[in-house]
Amino acid sequence: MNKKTTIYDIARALGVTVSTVSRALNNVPTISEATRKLVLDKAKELNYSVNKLASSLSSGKSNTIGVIVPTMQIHFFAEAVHSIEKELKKHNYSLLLYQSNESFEDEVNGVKTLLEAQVDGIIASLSLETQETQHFQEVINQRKCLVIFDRTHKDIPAPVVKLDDFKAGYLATQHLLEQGYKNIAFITTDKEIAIFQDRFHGFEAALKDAQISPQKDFIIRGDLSIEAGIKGTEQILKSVIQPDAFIGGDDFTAVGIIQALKTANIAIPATGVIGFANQTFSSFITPTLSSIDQQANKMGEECAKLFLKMVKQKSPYEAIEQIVLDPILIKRKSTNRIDK
Amino acid sequence: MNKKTTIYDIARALGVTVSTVSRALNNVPTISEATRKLVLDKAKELNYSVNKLASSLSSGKSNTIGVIVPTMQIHFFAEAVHSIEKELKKHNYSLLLYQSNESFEDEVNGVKTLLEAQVDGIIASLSLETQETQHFQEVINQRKCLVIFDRTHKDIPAPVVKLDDFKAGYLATQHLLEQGYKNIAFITTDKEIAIFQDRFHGFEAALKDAQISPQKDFIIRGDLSIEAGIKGTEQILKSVIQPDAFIGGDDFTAVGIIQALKTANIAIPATGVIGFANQTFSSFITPTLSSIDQQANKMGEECAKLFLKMVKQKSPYEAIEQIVLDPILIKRKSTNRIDK
DNA sequence: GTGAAAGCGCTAACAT
DNA sequence: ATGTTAGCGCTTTCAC
Repeated sequence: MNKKTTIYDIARALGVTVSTVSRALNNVPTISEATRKLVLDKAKELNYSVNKLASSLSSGKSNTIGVIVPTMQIHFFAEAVHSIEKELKKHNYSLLLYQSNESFEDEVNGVKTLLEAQVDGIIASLSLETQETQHFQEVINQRKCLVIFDRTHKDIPAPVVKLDDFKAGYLATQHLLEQGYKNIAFITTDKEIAIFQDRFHGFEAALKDAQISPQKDFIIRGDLSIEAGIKGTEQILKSVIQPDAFIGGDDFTAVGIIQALKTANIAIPATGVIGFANQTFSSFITPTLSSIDQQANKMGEECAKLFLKMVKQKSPYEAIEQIVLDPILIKRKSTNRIDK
Repeated sequence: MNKKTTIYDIARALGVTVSTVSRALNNVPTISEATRKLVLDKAKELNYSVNKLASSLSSGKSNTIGVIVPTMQIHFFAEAVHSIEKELKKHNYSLLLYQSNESFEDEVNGVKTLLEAQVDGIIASLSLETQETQHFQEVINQRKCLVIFDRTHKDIPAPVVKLDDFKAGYLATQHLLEQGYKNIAFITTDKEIAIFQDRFHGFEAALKDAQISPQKDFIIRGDLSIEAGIKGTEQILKSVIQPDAFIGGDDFTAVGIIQALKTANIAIPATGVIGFANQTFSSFITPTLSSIDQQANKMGEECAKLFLKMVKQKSPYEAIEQIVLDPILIKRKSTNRIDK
């Protein structure tokens, strides 16, 4: 309990030098099996535990990775972090967690903090506020491995893991069309965030391919939330022509849509509703909500693998990869008009 | 970009020594404003960034805390970690995250890893498998700050932050009784985990105080899950006497109960249902589910504060605190029999 | 196969 | 107010 045992203590007890102990502890091949065993036994006997700060400082490798996400309160990010940690742990990496709380300033600070902690790399998803990306450039300049996922930014010359959000929007729309819905409303955000815009563009493309021209009154760009879904639906229902299906920019908005439809006594899935993200609650609400799964776990796993691949290369940025995952359509009752 | 700037570079550029630079950088009072400014400017000019590994190694304080939770896939833990990180960040602590994945072996390994990383303390919630607690004793032996939350264990002589789960069970039951329900069923787990057992004991106590003797057939101890809720309900409904209310050991089980009741064409809240944990989905399902909130954020915050308090004391374990938070009853439609 | 010794970048007495 | 100088515990190159 007193002073912590160091490799010097082991060396002294064994009458060898610290380099021998270090070699034994690190499985360096140029050491005899006999002394290795001797060292290992003595280490256990003395209840030795490495000081990673010292070894990291000395070796220049911390075996720690930093992860920056907007907030763990968003289920998607919690899932992604779960998978990242799980995967990286297998390869003896530790994970320093930093939440930007959707603040640009915090994000910049996060990068700084992680860099000071000498992480071997950073896996990040951007805050809603982030426009400039100089702070991430600094990570690359220091030759540390950087991977950006989900909330990406075109100005960051680093590998990316994301979902094909255009396809997600296309899939959702196509599904509605296949179910016989024709007048589709879309309630989403006006913010310039790629994933949301891409979803919307996918929607437009699917309509175009089906030779349907979208109705202006049916498109609302404001916020994403239950309230936004309610308000948006109420507004759209005032139109002369009524939509026969609604797409919510995310599942929360879709829940709002469902609530507003119920209030207006409009039956679902006679009128269809679909969302994005496949939140946990989506399969529990009534009717169960069709959605597009974001593949949070797969995304986290890919991030981790990409990072591991990068650290292995001498020049991590020689070939910048872009991993685009396929969205998965989850069909549930809220759009089940024709199947029985 | 080449070699990283160190305090030696700054010292050399300014013709002073490293101690001066160190002092200036760390706001040590015994230094003239003039040189401090000089150093700070030069540091910025040279794009200096501290190496925390070095300062931690040298000072013996890492300003890093380790957090061990079963899994971030459980919303409660994601919320708790969110709050811990948010609170600790204010005080310049970084957070190393480790998931035990409900495995005892992983948990032991987590403690080892975090200790090797020289964290200043550990905040942990136990895995379902954990029976022995020697690994946590080691944390205490090393005089590092340990805080256990939610999933606690009586053998660990460390401060604890938890919910009053007995009261939670009592509150839920009392609420049902107040709403006029009299024959209450309880579907929960048979595992010996304090929080679940405490909830059940609270239930028993509330019945006893109301001078109602619980019906044996109405108590099912198996698993906690939607399926368990469905199966349990189906079984209970076979009884001659039918319950007029159900308590699910957690919200998932309660969802299963609701589904089974719907299938059996039993109206809710004529028959009442309540759960525990106040999951996100609980307010979205139909009918909205009454539940007992676990105060994840408050719990995380209290853990962080307790930790900060401990590190300030020279002997962190002189007075072992136990913070017990009050459960909060969330009344929703699933138990709203008499209010309008 | 093992030893000697120079760092890694910073802190913190102890001097001056 | 600033300089000197030992470390912190480990890795790693160069000898032997």
